[in-house]
Amino acid sequence: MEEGRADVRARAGAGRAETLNEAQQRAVAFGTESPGRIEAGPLLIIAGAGSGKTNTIAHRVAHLIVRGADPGRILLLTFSTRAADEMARRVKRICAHVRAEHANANAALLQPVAWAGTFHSIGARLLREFAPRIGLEQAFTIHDREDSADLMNIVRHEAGASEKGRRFPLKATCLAIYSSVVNTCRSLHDVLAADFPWCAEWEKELQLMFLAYVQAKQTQAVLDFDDLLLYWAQMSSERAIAQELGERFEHILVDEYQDTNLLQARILLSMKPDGRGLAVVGDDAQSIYAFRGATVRNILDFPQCFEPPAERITLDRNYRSTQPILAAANAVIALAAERYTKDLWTERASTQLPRLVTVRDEADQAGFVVEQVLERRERGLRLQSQAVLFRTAHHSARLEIELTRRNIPFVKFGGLKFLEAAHVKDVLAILRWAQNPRDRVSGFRTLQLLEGVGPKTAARVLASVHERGSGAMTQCVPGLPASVAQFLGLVGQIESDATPWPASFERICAWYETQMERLYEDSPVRVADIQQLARIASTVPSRERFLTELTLDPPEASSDESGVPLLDEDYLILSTIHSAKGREWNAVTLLQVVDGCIPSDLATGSSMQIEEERRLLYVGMTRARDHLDLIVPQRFHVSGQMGYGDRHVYATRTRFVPDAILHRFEQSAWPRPAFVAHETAVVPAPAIDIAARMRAMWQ
DNA sequence: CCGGAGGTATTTTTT
DNA sequence: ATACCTCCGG
Repeated sequence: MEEGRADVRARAGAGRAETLNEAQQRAVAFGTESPGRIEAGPLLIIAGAGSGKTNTIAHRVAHLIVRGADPGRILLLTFSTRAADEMARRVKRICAHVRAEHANANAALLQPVAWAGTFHSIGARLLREFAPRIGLEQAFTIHDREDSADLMNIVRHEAGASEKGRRFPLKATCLAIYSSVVNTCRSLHDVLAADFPWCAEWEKELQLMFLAYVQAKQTQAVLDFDDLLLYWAQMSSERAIAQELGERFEHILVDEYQDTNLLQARILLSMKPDGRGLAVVGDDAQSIYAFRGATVRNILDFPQCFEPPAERITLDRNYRSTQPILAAANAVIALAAERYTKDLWTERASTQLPRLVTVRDEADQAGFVVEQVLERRERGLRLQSQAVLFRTAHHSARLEIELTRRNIPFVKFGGLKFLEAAHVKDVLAILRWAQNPRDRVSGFRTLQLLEGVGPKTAARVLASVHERGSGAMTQCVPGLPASVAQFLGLVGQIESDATPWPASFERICAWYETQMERLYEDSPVRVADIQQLARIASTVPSRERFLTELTLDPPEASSDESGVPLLDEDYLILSTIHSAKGREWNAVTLLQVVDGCIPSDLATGSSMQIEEERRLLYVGMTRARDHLDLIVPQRFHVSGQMGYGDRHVYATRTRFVPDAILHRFEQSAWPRPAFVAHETAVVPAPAIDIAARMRAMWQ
């Protein structure tokens, strides 16, 4: 979608297998060589940045279908829902193409790949199906990270942990520890010692609290993100179920394997113990999710998990970047402590080196970026084929202000999410409570929306509802104001499905909108979000699917952010490097390429963390096709948002670009030294850019 | 028992 | 600046 014109042309021909290079073709055809039967042993594809990975997987899937595989029995596991959709779309297109060429082609070519998604979403789907067989409530609710933290907090207080004299870890920290234990399959003791040494003194209390947390989830029929993997792993450690799943999914393909964790690897191995039909794709140099429990060992050790070892195919030809950009990126990753498995090469020659631009501060950084972006647009590069990437969401704060001031539309990926906005969480809490009255986090939040209801009353009502069992909402809890009883009636009606979907959600929104003025000062912007949510709801077939999909694949941005453009408008991409994974743009600018930002000074504790930061820079650089700028502000504000105090630190170029590889970059300063000599020559942009508006009339 | 005032610690990336 | 916590006045 963000591609420029050159790319569209490249893709247009990509529907045919003969445009694939030799390694790609081997990856596509592996195990299908003998006529009639597909005999695919385990396969590892090491696919470097820009090596046509997505295209290769899509072709492999299509090829399997052409060779007779059932599209309904192919499992495609990706890192994000967006990637899954993209992959399924491409498979469909290739299949349609093949069918058009061969009149007698397989009818299965018209069927979509039914099982494509993230580990978490596929896990949720399988668990709903298998729920009756594993003693799981089928209508379980899925808690996102924040809900889980809230539940953890309830447990934390009930355990009395917060009352002890010394400071107990915060709810988010508790959840992070718990999550790390689950995802990395380590003991609590090891996790504390390795990653949370300052919490080690609380091991006993944490252990007890985690037990209480698990029990709370179970009595409330609630699963958190980790449970989606954990239950799946537990379920498939039962031989019968594992076998059933292994047979159901004739072929399993896993994308971004370098960012999977041990639990995910176990799931795969239990379903495909001998590796037949299993293909994983990834790039060890792009592993950037260790903080979430991912381990690069998964991909490095994959071949040895099987006997005979998995076949390994390396895609090291890069089709994306120019040679100088690739040379610079290779130079950065070559300095990694661990040797990587490949060096990328390209035939895309260019004389333009990536630029390393020194600016004075964040204001100049923003000024420079705006100038360059507009200049490139003048030369015909749409805003959508340009991206500005950064380590953490707030690094772009100053730039966002500048873009808004200059009327340049942009969309930001990463950072504050739609679902994190308080008002969105409110309406969803109501809906979830109606769906599952045992869900205490949702109930607790919902009840406190009512005027005059605080923690105590909310707890009392919850206890009463829990006591009476299902259908209790419509019965009156004694001693409550009429407005509360009336509200419970509304929720009860929705619970019992007396009001069908999606009208039920509209009723919730209508009620909530009457409360918003009291709850929020800036209610008008928030009302718009609620209406957007209602629109989304009307396109989803059921309450359950709405809630599941929203939790596992939240919309990117909240509409109260400035400059959310209309769909047909051109806009600049702002993104964290993490969210830029798998994407590419014609021009890429990396902000704050200084020590303290990349590597983040919060991530310099261990060499493992530093290495991950290095790979992060590598990932950022390899997003670029033709233009790459690295910005080095000489000073930047220290933690916290802009405009708060004027504390700043003097920064130095990131350690990942040492003198030895400087020759891979073109160095410059901005503004030009002549201007710096006369401070006054730096003209601030006018607050209102009339000229831009005049132009905008015609754009 | 609710809700507002005031004090304090905070660290980043996300399914 | 924000989130979270405690204290105190209705």
